[in-house]
Amino acid sequence: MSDVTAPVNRPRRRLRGAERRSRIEAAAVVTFARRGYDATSLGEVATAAGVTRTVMYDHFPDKRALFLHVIATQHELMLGEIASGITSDGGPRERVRATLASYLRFTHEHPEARRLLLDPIPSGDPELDAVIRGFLEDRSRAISSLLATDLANAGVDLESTSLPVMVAVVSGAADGLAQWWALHPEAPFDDVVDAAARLLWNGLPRAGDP
Amino acid sequence: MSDVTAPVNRPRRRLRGAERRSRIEAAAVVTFARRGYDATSLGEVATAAGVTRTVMYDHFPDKRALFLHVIATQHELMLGEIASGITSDGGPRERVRATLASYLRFTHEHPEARRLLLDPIPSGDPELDAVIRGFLEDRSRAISSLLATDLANAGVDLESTSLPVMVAVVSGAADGLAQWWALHPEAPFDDVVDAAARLLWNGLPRAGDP
DNA sequence: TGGATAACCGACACTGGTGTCGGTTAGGCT
DNA sequence: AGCCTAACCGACACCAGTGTCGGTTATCCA
Repeated sequence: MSDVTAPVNRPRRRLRGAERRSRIEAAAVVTFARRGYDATSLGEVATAAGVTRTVMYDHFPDKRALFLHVIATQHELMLGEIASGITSDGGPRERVRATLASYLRFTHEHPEARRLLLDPIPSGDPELDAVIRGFLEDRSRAISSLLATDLANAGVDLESTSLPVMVAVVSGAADGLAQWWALHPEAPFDDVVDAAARLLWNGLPRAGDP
Repeated sequence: MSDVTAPVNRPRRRLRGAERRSRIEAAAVVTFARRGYDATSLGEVATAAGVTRTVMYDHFPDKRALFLHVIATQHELMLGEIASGITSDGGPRERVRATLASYLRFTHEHPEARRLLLDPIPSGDPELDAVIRGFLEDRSRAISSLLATDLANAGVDLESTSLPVMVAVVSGAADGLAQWWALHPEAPFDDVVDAAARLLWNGLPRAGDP
């Protein structure tokens, strides 16, 4: 018998707590993202993590706690990424393009984060839903701050309803784009970003072109 | 005792099949929309419809069939509404605004339809997911046709990736706006639509204003 | 008025999920 | 070498949901 290195099949190596825990988290991210909170069973997550179901309870008190931990982690990730686009150099136009590109790249590399955070959770658990909504507001605030300064420079009244409307439109647009690209990954990244950024910056092309 | 008109509480009137069936459908629409497919039990729907759970099976073979029926109905509704905006009179700018307004008004009056059709269903059932994706493509096609003619007039090459990208951006923008308005219904309809339409048509406001 | 149809429901068997408890044993530490 | 922490798991009790079957009875209609 070989109990060498590879934890290939039966002779499963025992891992240290932290390592096992992080594998559980990783499995949870993809499993929750695929099937949603309610439809995901801890059994699925456990098998995906290469472990028995009860081991889950040695690391997390229950399903809810695991889920909360997972989405919080993913939220930090996403927010950081958006912020990096926002704080990039260049004029307003470049910053908008950079943020769009950041978001697109991020959702490409972390499709699970998008699903978990953007697809409304039909969880029925009020606290859980509140947390998710809080995350959404965090992101809106980030985008809002991206737009606010430039809009002020453009002479737009920030007190009017237009600021939140623009935030909603722009972030909806970015996410719609991300969802489309997830289904059509063959489209070249730069083309996609360019076309979208141009649309957001110049508006829809009209008869008196450019 | 009064068994007059109102089926208020206990003395529950027996209804004809079609009537009962449509009440079940109505209850199913709101219940599925609130909690999603997996998390919704037929028991919930039944109580919402004022009926015992087993009655459901006298009208629909199973949960899946009920759900499929419900989303198909809602899809027809939504598609019709979008189309009515698209085929409205006026120049391209007016048509874009009208479509936006149609969508916003529709999601306001039928928030369940939005949830059911736009929020990705984590159902794990392949056929079911395929149906939903089909609906999404239907809507994309509709928006595509709205844009295609006007873009052609504007001299845009319809074969490039920009058309689908624009469709994704525009529909994402519309839905992002709808979601925002659902959370902030105090904002006046016309202001919201105006701001969004202006953004889509003129792009983000820049320093050299209008 | 008296069927006959079908709307309605209670009870059941079954499945699949959750969280707990107690026991086993790998592997770091002295 | 041997201890002891904690990583790991099997088995259990429990609950919630699904779909079925057979019986009851309101209501239409001849």
